Amino acid sequence: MESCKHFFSHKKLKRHQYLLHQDNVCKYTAFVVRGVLRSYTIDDEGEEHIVQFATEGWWLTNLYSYKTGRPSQINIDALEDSELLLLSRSDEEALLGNVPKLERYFRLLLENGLIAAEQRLIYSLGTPAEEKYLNFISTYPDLVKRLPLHMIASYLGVTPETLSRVRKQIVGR
Amino acid sequence: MESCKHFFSHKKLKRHQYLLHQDNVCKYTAFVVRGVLRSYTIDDEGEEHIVQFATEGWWLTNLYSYKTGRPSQINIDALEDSELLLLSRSDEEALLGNVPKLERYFRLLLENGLIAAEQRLIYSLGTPAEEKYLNFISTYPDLVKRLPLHMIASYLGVTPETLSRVRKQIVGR
DNA sequence: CGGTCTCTTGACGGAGTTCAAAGCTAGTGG
DNA sequence: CCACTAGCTTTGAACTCCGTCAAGAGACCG
Repeated sequence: MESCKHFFSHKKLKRHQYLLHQDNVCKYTAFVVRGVLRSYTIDDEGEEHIVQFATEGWWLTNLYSYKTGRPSQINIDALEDSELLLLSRSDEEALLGNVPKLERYFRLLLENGLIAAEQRLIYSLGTPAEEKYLNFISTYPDLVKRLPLHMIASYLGVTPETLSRVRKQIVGR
Repeated sequence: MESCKHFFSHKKLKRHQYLLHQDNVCKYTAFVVRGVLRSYTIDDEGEEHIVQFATEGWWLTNLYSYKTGRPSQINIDALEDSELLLLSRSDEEALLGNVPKLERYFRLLLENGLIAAEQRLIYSLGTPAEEKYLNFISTYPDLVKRLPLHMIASYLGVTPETLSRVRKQIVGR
């Protein structure tokens, strides 16, 4: 729908630039037109834990902060030069007021997000590293080529060293 | 709203009775009036993995199967004698048609579910067993008293033996 | 009572982490 | 266009947390 376009603001992000900094409020839901982003937390030991990746056609936000208006514990930055469409909460309301059919679309996004999160939980707990990695590359074959190894490791909850060894095992078969 | 009541069907479940069996389609979203339920999967080695608990005031379903009409990989059974309000998909549509304000309520449920799932992921990956347990008892203090140890262990993705030792550590401080 | 379910405790083994060092790769500036 | 640096990946060795296996102790119920 052309009529939707003016509800979004267009934004370009260079590699390593941030869309959201920890302790700030997440003002936008982002739709990725081009590039790759990630969201991640930093734990008490200073370790990064990647929560989510997003590429072309994906949506990304910190739902908690976006919906409650409270400070986010999450950072979002660009892993490649990226182009985004940003939707603020007021834009979102206006958009849904104008095009009620989108209610359904946004609900589907939520449902699929929840289903995916549950699926990922099941695959994370108690699954050996190799299986987690195999599951990752079969779920996101395109992402594997674009992401550095240590970021996939962070997403899977293993160390880069372990993932390096796992990968070595796999190609030798 | 009194007017909502007749959209739900009332169901009682004795301890160990099932609401949903693996390989069947999940027909209902359940609201727990009384009791405790759990949803769980069984992996290739025959091990149970608890995905979710639900007590008084919580909603429980297998969203994937419920929304798509496809067979579920998940089981749902009662851990105590329980009372439920069941909502089928057609009931849900009728209800939302009658009381459009509930759209918002159901969207909030989804949002909170997704936020909780993300939170849990962050706390699961790469976190030592003790921290996971401490986080669990501070998040669900009421549940801890009602659940057997080995089920909490299954939810956290550790063995009962490990959780037993963790608990011993904690009380000795 | 006896039987099943639950929790505890011990000994052992293995997958994964940590620490450290060295090899690669890509980007930058002279 | 090359040299250099910083970030990424690989590899090795020691250690640690957790899982596995096995046995025993309570607790609950018919």
